Amino acid sequence: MKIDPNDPADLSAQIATAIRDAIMDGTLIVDERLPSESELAEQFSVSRPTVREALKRLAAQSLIRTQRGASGGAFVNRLSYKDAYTQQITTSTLLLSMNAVSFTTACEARYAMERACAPLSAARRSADHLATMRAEIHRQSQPGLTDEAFCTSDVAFHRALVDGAGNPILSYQLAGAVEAMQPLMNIITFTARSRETIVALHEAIADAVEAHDGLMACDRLSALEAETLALARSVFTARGKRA
Amino acid sequence: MKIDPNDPADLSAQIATAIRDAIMDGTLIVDERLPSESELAEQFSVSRPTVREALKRLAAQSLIRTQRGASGGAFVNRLSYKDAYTQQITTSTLLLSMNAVSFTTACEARYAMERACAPLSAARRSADHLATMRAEIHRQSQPGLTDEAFCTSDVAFHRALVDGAGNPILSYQLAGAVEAMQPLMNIITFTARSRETIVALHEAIADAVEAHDGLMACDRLSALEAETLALARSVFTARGKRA
DNA sequence: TTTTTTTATTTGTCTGACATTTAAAAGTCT
DNA sequence: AGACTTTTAAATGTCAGACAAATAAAAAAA
Repeated sequence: MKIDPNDPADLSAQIATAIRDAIMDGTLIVDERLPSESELAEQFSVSRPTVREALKRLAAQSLIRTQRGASGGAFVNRLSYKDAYTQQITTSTLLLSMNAVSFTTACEARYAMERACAPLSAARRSADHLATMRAEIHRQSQPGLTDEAFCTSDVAFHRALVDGAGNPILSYQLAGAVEAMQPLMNIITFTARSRETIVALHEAIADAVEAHDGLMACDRLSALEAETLALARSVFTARGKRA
Repeated sequence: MKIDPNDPADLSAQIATAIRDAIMDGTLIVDERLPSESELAEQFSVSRPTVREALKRLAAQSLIRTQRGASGGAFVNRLSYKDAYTQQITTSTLLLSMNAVSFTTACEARYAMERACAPLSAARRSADHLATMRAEIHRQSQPGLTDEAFCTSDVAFHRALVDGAGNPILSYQLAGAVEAMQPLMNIITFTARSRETIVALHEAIADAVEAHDGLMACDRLSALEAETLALARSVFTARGKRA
């Protein structure tokens, strides 16, 4: 397939890169079987453990799947939306948690992208999506809800809004922006008063989407963004931290 | 650290998951050193190669980095924007290429997200970003340019537009949407006439951004989206394929 | 023909060893 | 004492060979 220079550094990484490139440029097709580990070892002139480490790297990115037994082996994996979602969320979450991203910046990015979805969602949303949004609003009105459960429902509400656009690529992209925010949101304690405001805005958004009014949905998302920011600011200043 | 059940399936995956969870929930801090491979092997009651396979999985996601020599080992890695970009682009590209996503859907998602950036970029763009946009427009006007080089410049132009918003989270998210489209765009042959139209729209967008007019930038992005779609449709129908 | 058994192939794992890198400790010289 | 050199120990990177477990295909038996 490809050859590695005898640079003595990280053979398994080089092999993984070679195979990844072959997958990405179409040399290796979905569901195609890779040579067995022994054969790969021979081709690349390395040992089997080295090949295995390379394959595990690819498996970690869902690029291949392996199957034991006769006529088993490693197969090029079709990257499913579900796998892509998962990776997207993991990466986004770590990026936010490890890089001192301000709440303001993360919030801005998230609502900007949601506003990108809103007009499409208002135009196309199914009754199903609307029902989900209403159901989550109802849940958020329950008095006994913990902050964490409130945030989870919030995520579900926004997911429904985004999915209403009926564009799986948008849903995939937004998954990272919306879900990765949850740990940050969980830090905030939602008072009864602030919940009331947020739920009211959620209702306003759902109304706009129901009425197929994309512009109004955008406006109300902006209002929700402002509300969220103000809330975060008050919480952070109360604790003496920066937003 | 954590324990694996004696389910005899994929020990290395279980170990990788255990360590990944420890990183994501904060048990393991950035730059913290993991126990040595031998120690991990003992802790999890597996052999060193199995531990190594687990570590390679994590390394593939840039969650850890390894260093040889005395006081070397595996360290929790701070996920840099660069690494996150790369992963985002890889995942997005594969998702598009492996799942028969229509050009229409991908295009819609990309331009929707770019419109999300446009108002912010119009408000905040630096002279630098504007200069990059103008430079790429100039490059795109060169007659001898190959289709591929034209597409590359197109990506650079849109990257500058997105980066102008000054929000690294948005830039990271958009990287996937914009760059992953390139292989799809490369399929299209740009005639002299179509290039002229696109470059004119790029200029119009740059003008709007220079004038700090976000709404106009959005409108012109929409026009560019319509143009791109029309162009793709004509190319695909000429070849008897669906868009 | 159908069912069962065997067999071969392939991944998953283990053991043990050696090579290479690297920082710190030990030693040596001025 | 201080600066330089050498040694040493610890860690990852790699290799070789082996066995276990799963699995599908081939062979055998009913």
